[in-house]
Amino acid sequence: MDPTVQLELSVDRGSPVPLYFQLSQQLESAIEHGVLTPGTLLGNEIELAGRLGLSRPTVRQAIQTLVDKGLLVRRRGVGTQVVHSQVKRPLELSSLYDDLEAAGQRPTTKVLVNTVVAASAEVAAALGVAEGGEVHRVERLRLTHGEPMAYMCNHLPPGLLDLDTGQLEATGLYRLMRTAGITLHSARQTIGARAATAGEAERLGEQTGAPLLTMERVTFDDTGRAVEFGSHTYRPSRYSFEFQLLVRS
Amino acid sequence: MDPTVQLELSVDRGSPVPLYFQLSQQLESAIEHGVLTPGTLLGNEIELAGRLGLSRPTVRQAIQTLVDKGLLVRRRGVGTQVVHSQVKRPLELSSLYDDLEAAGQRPTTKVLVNTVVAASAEVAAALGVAEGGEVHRVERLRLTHGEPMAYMCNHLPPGLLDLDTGQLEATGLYRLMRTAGITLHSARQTIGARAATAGEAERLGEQTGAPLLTMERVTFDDTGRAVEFGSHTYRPSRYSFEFQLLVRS
DNA sequence: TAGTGGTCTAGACCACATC
DNA sequence: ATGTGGTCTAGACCACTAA
Repeated sequence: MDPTVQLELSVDRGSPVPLYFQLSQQLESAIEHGVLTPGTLLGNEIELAGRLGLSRPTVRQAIQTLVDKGLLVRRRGVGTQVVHSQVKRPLELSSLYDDLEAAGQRPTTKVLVNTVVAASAEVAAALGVAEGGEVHRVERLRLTHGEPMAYMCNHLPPGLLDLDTGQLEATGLYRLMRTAGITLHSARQTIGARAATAGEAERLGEQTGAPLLTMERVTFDDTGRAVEFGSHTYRPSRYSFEFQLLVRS
Repeated sequence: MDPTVQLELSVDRGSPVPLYFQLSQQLESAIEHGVLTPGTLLGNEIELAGRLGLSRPTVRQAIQTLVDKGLLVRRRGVGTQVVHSQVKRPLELSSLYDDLEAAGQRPTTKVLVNTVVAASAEVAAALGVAEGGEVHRVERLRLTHGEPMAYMCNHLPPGLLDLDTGQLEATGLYRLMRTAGITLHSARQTIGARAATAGEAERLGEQTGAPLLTMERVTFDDTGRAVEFGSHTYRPSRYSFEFQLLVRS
């Protein structure tokens, strides 16, 4: 029970890919493909290092990344073993567009508004710009199978990005930002619910007063600048937030 | 601009606390108390190691934990600097009770049901037990300032925990599990919205058809066992999910 | 060119779990 | 008593950034 498994592992020292990363990729793939089944012991680090011709710290670094992802558990005096549960993906700063595309939903986007406006107090506070200063405003409707699924209103600080309507319809805002060289770092997010106003109901094809799922998000880049403030509403019959959490230890 | 700061740091080699942890704690505290202001460069690792009498890997380990928490950013060729944005807390597997208590809300809990039932198909699938097998069922109402805020229905596998009604009302379910020696590891969570049924509306003091925020969660311990399946409804006027996300890099 | 973080090595001793 | 992971050292070379 819980046997140690001899796995075919190898590293390419000629590759520019870090050795620890090569190893962690191979282990992750083995876990994902069921070669390493839940409960399997990985074998001790020293032996693994010797077998691969690596040093122990390098092997530890590889294992640690998978522990951080929740795929492995280490126990002192016991060993390292594959976690039993079905880990899918830890929560990440996700793009609705990418999520839908990954789910095979073929999302389409209709840009309703793409303009520059004066920042309201709320927007100014979120983005850290002066109230009344210029900000980009984008309103979009996201549809799947021709049916509206989400209404998204985003504000961006000026001069950050060239917001082309065509590109906005062809891909997601996050991908556009990444392409523009913006390194996304973190986001503060609030998820709630409320009854649809008449305007919201009409946009989404719901009845006035129908329950809507709401999300507000401020996204920061790695210098700490606020790069986006989003205020979205979703039809709860068509969308819910689903994710995996890891206990921070 | 962005000056390197000389910080008073020291480690106690007699302490059982790991050196890298002592260092990361001191840095985190300095950041939190504003001694290290956003944008500050930390000074190179070699020099820092020398100043503290530590090796470079140890210093790197300390810094890395703060990078993982999103407090620091490393740039090759540039240095390590304090992130600008107001990081509050990364999303964690949180307990509603603890969240409310931390917010000074003085939550109270009313246990409506605490019994053993036969597992429905949905519960059986979530917990990985046989359909029709025995499971614990707990229904609770969470109130703040005497007003209902959430209705929580939880199912637990048998024999895991002694569910004392008094303890359930005095604290949260998660704290009870931790106290019982269960190591929480991860959870799969879905957040959505729907209109309140007549029963839900009455329990929460809302109108039938009013929007409710819903959350379903399956929690796993570190051996991969499902230890809890929760199905909760919240009054959106009184509760929303708020959290910080980090981009996984 | 100089300085930074990124990666890697080959050891060492310790704490903890299991037998 | 043995074996595991946890921590730590004192170096090394490389890749990238900025001046």
